Amino acid sequence: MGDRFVRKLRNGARLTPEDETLLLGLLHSQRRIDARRDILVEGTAPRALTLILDGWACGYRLLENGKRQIVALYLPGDLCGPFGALPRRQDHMLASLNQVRFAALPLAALREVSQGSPRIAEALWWDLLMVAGIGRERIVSLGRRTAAERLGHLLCELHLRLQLVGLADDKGCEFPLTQADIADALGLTPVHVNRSLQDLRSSGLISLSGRRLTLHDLDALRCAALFDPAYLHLGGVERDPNHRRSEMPMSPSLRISTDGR
Amino acid sequence: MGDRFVRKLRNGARLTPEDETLLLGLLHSQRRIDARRDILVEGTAPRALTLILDGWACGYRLLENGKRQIVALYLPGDLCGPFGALPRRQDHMLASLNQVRFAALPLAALREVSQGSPRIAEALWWDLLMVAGIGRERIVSLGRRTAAERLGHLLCELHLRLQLVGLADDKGCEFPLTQADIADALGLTPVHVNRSLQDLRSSGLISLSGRRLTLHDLDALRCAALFDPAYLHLGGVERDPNHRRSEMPMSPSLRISTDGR
DNA sequence: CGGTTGCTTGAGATCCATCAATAGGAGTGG
DNA sequence: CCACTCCTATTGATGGATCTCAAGCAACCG
Repeated sequence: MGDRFVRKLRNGARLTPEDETLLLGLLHSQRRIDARRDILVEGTAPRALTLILDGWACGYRLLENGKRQIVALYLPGDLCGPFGALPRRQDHMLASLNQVRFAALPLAALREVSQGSPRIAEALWWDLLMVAGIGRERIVSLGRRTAAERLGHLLCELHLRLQLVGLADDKGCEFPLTQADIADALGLTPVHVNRSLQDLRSSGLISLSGRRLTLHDLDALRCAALFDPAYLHLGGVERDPNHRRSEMPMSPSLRISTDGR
Repeated sequence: MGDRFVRKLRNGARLTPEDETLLLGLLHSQRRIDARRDILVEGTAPRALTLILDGWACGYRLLENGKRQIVALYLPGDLCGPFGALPRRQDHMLASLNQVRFAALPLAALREVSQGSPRIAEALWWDLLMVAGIGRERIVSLGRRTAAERLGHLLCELHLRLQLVGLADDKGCEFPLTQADIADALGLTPVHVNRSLQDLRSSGLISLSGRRLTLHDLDALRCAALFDPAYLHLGGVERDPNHRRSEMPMSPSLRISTDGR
């Protein structure tokens, strides 16, 4: 079944078995880290790219006034930064949320495989487009959505991203974030996250308890949260030359490769 | 004087004259467009990368509830999207704010020059790091800064970015945004932007009228706005000792102010 | 057990949105 | 040059969404 990273990249280009072997070959140096530890520290120079293999991580910034803002959530298969460059100075913190297994990819190695295969390059660029879209959508949420909408939107997004790597089914998914984490991701207070969560619960849309998220009515939740998955750039790659696709407009029942193919 | 794009990229890598010639060669197909027109429409497939040569543009999204959120501001020299990929479906609108001159860069051409020169590739990746940093910082602003801080932060950022391309001096810069634009960029209402602007004015920090921004006390403004330019990844490239730079170097106040160093 | 962490609830305060009205400037056409 | 209109900036009054402070509770864990 390959790993989460490869699995996700299959949505961005039609990788050959050789491509996948090349990608898997990058994952030599793996590390494991406990929950709630910093992986990269702001101000230092990272020596390699971080690829999350298992567990959840986040990028965050601490303000001088003591507030914290989570700027990105990283799930298994996610690359914590653009694949073609290492900053000389990390401009935000990277931290584990639960126990995380990650790989440190040397920039040169990644560059090599991407130059060696146009399909890998295409897939990596597709991933970067998706990450950029996620960032824009976060800006939209923070700027123009109510607390409940932001919350619903985040849940929809995480659920869908987890589906891409086989970590969610139609019912729901694991959900290791605390309400304080959610608050820092959505620019709210934990108290208000709690109340918004109760709104969603009492509307019968979700259950969230004990690190497990259940979505009772995905379409209704997406509608309530103004969630339109178009920004994730899915549904673009033909899986099989003779698999015919009706030009799918992205909204309701998006069809993604959640199967192991 | 070269063009704004090349000028900005010199901050990311030590480009040779040949590199700069290659980059300038990309700017063949130029277009001009009036103020407040859409350049790229959400849902369509762009055929080339858009590079702003003159004027200001923005990326925005319209929500189903009628609200608008500006997700990015593009200044002269800015590439409106990552340099290595074209989305099959544009996920946000791109529009001019004032009269804009822009170039349509074929993806293949850009790819070619970046593969032909490691310095160009390095500069383009640096630019992408900067754009990503800008996006993260916007998230921080929207999530955890007050209206006045957001506003001050935006003004500091735009002023600094304009300085990179020679369009601002220590005093200030042209500023074509309306208060409604600012509101859509910062997740506020025009009314509240107006009031926050008056706070900054009455504190003696800025003047803003008639499409012109004046910064009376940059350090005080940066302090009030919690502005730390580290996220722009500047100040990294050593000058080529032989290459006499005719243009204005960074002003003293522009030196990265964070960790003493 | 006691301490810690995360969740929940209540009451009151604050920031910002909303609604509404006025005023100034820029363009336009007569 | 004036009347007109549109757009932008401004101001006031009110309301609402979210924050802050504070306390209680449950689960977990050494």
